[in-house]
Amino acid sequence: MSISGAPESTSVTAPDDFPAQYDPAATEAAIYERWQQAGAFTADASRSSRIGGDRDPYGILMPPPNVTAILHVGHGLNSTVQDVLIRWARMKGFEALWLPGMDHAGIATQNVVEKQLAGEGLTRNDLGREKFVERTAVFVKETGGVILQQLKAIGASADWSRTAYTFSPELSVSVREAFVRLYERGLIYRGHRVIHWCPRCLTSLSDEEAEGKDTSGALYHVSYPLADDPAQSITVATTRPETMFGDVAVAVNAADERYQSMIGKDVLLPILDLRIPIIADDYADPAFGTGVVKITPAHDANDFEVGRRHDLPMPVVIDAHGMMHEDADAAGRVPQELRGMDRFVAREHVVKLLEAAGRLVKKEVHQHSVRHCYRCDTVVEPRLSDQWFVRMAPLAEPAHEAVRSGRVRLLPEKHVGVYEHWMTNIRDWNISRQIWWGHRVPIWYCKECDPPQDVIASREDLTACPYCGCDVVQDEDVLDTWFSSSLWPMSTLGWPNEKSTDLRAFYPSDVLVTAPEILFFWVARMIMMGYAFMGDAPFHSVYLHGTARDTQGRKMSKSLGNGIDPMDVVNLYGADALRYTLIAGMGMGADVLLDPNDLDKSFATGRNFATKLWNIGRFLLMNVGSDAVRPFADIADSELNRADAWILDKLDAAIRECDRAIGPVHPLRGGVWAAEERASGLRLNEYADTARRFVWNEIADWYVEANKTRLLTPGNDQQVARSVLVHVFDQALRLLHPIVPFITEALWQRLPGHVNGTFLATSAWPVERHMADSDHRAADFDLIREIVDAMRRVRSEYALAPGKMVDALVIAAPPVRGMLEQESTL
RNA sequence: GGGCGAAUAGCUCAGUUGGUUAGAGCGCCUCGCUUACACCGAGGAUGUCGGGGGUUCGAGUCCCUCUUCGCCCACCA
Repeated sequence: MSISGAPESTSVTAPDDFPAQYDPAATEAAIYERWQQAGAFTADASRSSRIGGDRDPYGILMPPPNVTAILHVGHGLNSTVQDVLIRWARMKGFEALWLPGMDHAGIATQNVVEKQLAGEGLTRNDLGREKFVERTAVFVKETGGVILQQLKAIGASADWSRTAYTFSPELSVSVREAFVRLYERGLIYRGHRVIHWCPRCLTSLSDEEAEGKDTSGALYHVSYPLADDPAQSITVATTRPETMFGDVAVAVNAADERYQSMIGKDVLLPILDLRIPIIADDYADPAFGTGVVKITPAHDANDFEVGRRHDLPMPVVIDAHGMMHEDADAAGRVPQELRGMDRFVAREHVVKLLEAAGRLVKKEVHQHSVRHCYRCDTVVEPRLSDQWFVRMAPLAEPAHEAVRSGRVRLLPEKHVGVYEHWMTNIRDWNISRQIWWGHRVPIWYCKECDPPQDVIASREDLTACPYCGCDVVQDEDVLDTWFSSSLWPMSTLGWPNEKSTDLRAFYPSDVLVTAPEILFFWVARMIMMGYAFMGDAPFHSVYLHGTARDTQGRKMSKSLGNGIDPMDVVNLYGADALRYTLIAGMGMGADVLLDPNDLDKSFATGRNFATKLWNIGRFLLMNVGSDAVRPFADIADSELNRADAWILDKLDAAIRECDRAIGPVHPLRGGVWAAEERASGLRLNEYADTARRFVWNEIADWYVEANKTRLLTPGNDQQVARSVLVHVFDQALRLLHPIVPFITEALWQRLPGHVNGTFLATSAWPVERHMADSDHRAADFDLIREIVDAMRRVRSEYALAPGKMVDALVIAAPPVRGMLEQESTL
């Protein structure tokens, strides 16, 4: 796709150039280009009322797509929602900033480049760290950011002059600053514990990045004989027999009468015949399995805790690649024949060995959740290692309170409970990754100094120890991509420079629009960091939209091949058709179902609507012409006829309902959402529906029809009709512009009296006009509509040919007869 | 194992605080190429609002229960 490669012939202002058929391909790119040239989307910080300007700011921060991403319907949905809101706010007179950007996406991007390397028969180790990072940076620079170009094609009115990147020099400064400050506050620490490890990506993962998947596995019951009385045994239940070489104890619950007498005795670890103790620990649940659990501290997070409590050794028997290997502590525990074997292959072997030894009591089917890497789907391995953690409880507290108090609202509200549960049970966040693509942990180690001076967190790169002057080495790890994402609302505005104009003008922003999947990955952490560094939440509303799914309800995805390429839709029907369809089909938080095999049907709603709009425009131009009409403001109330009064009344209603559906912009009082307004607004489907009804069922079906004769009859009334029609259509285009920006702009610029160089995108949102209460003309027109409806029904019932005239006037009462005579075109 | 949500027209879904004959888009049927539009217009059919019970003058809307789906969380090995 190409924005700039649009046909040059497009001239959207020439009134005589009005094709019978709307041609989005020939229109959209050119319009976008002109918006950009006019700086229509560039926010002016100096106009923000927060720093003395004349407009209240309104901000949306784009969830930064991965730098390697290409647009899919999910992005389309997400961006369209944001664009509707920002365009609405812009027209409402706010200094609107939609700040776009990209995420360097540590693991994901590294995986892409490693795959490339693999194609060349290389690994990242062949290149070495420096070369690998260089190569990745070049790759990102050359091919990254495609998605941002694609967003322009769907009309995204972001402020591209502020495009940010989580790995830019500027944002790297804020990442380092945040790390060091948290470290200095004691909120970042290094911990030695069992974490989630991806044996394919070769890095640790946070709890959120290790996704649980329900799996049908097996629970093996293995009997461990008592060391001093082999006739007796105790049976453990395990899902992972291959880890048994790392067993250092078996645990029972002290309250479990079955095993009380055995506590303190030893058992022999099968196959190895190693003595290990039977210990008592509450972790053992008498109700599960046999009530006896083997303790493998190096390969299970819970066992690790038990091991710590009982001061047990922690031999490692599986290596970083998920192969059977051992460290020095294991001292020959892994049998020779199993060494170097994949953990799952080893499992089968171990089971056979146990069977052969007569120690396998039974194997039962077991449903449980197994953690997988969210980037490559490999089964995650619990692994004992040193990692950097963020202490979350202190950070969570204000973030939790923010939602409870209404400073931040989550929509739809069903997510509030999930959020609170997570916040209440929050666990420390592992932020170090053993990959190369990302922000290096800003920690240096000095071999000469004693703790705590041997570990130095620094804002500047260090070459020598600040305490003793000797050499220091930097930590090898990089930070979780989501660490930099959590700073996005501040870092993109210039933090930590607190004098930054953007930061003062636009922090906090207003609405965050994203998918519920990343509520914890990202949203919750942004709120925490907002409080930690800015003392306030980064936004007041979180709009969590649904997912694009196929007709079978499956999430659209590349791997399933059931996706829809938004670019295909743009090329076939135009961006407006895509946008309108998505918005109209999306209830609050509801998924949008589309048929990837029938785009024509899936996007008929939007395409048909765009065509209708276009044709109303054509009617207007053909009947009114392109010369300026009498200014609507100069039309006296007394000059209006019933239809005019009626449509103006409907316009007021449409404005009111649209505003009500989208708004309110802010909490009405004190920056905090009152309970009764928490669920208000952001109903974009209602907005789309209202605007559509006004244009199609009110302007087109009735007002235009009622005006046909008037517009052909010279005289003052014709001038009034022209003026009102142009006014009403102009207002309708404004109401619709946030949803369907291209076609409305194209039509608006063709309206009689359009001033060259002005854009609908930057013009004002309609305000209600209010007819006098005593004005009955609108109600009269409604009466006429009802009569016409009734007549049509009767005609249809009696199967009267359309051309056949019926003298309805004969049966009508005199006052109505008069009105009907005047509305003869209906 | 907890928590949450959903079940409304053939399909996809709206129905904010309980109140007049339950709506939209797509699809379907009949008629119509009337000089903006057949990607259209006019008319029409289709719902015991998942089952059962309850509160109320009145419930798709509140309460209980059952059924079927879906999502999130979780150290029961």
